[in-house]
Amino acid sequence: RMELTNLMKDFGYMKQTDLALDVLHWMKKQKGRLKPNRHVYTSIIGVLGRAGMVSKAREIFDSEELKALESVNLYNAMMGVYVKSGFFKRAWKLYEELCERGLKADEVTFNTLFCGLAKTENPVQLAEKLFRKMKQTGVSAGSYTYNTLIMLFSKAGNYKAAETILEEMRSTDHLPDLCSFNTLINMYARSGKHEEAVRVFSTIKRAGLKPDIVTFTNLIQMFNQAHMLEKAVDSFADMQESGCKPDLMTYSLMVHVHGRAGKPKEAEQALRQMQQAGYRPNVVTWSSLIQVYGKQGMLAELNSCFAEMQKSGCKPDATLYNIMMNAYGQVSLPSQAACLFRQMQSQGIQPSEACYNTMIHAYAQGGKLEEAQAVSRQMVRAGFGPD
RNA sequence: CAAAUUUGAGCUUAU
Repeated sequence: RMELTNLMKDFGYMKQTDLALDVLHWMKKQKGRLKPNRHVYTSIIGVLGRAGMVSKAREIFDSEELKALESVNLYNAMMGVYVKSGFFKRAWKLYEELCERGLKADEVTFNTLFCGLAKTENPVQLAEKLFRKMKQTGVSAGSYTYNTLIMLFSKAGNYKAAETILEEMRSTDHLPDLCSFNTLINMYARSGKHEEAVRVFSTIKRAGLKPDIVTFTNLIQMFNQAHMLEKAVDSFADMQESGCKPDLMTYSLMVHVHGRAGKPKEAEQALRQMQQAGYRPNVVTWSSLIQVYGKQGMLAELNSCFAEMQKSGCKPDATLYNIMMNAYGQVSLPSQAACLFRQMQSQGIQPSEACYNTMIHAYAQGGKLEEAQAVSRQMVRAGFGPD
């Protein structure tokens, strides 16, 4: 039965919910120990929730064989489904229902509610109230819950409340962990408080913990957004020195960072490093590099890069074509841009609104107003509003 | 652990 449960979950991760459901139905027809128990049901509800199949999950939750089961975990699972899909009210109703049935809400129940609250308008007051209630009913918070609360307060932009939770953690057996610190760093990063973010970063080491890829991508992203590009590069170096391996996203981000700094050589290096690390650049990575060449007017490099990308089996998309069209527009070669515009369509790639705008600009810049208007009409025909 | 928590990458427009 355990293996079948895992099989169901695997199907879920492979986005094969119908197969997962088949397993469940098969199990229902069996006798004895192969019959689904509450673990199986909580699993399948979780799987359906991840796939966004809320009503299917609810259908199972409401089914006859589960009616009689008095399981908080089933409630937790179903509440999790609602929370994931943004239906906090429904999750809350289930919470009330389980209380009425005399079941005892546990830490996961409260934690799930906090998660749901975090997505609502004014979570802070309610969260504090619920947190008090949780303690009153004798449920004590573990790191998981503390971290959820930090996340909630940080999403609400309430730095003080978030830091207060951190303080509370220090006074318990549940010392702040990497997740706590990462969440705080993200909070400060999002609001452009670099010094604060860096301060928390240094706290990590003092706590005897090792920053991980989440920590570093938070910092790199923050410096990138603040146009503090050298700092972003420094953080990337720190990351590698500390033995933390960048992944595809991190490398792609670095290509972009170097590009913004106007450094095509370094941008390419980032891509090469990525390949050496065993990652295959995807269309985003290539696009980032191609854009760098475009901005620098390095059209020869741009073209060879595009060729290399295609040779590697990576397919261009509308964004990439737009990047290249824009590159040609910038150097007053609208005819080249137009060539790419036709090429993308002949390959069955639908131009996005941005593509039309780029073409209009390319023509307008070269004084080719007739052509610009023609594109504008095409754009309207393609269903994009004029402006 | 059957359920719950943190970061993410590319395009147009004087951004």
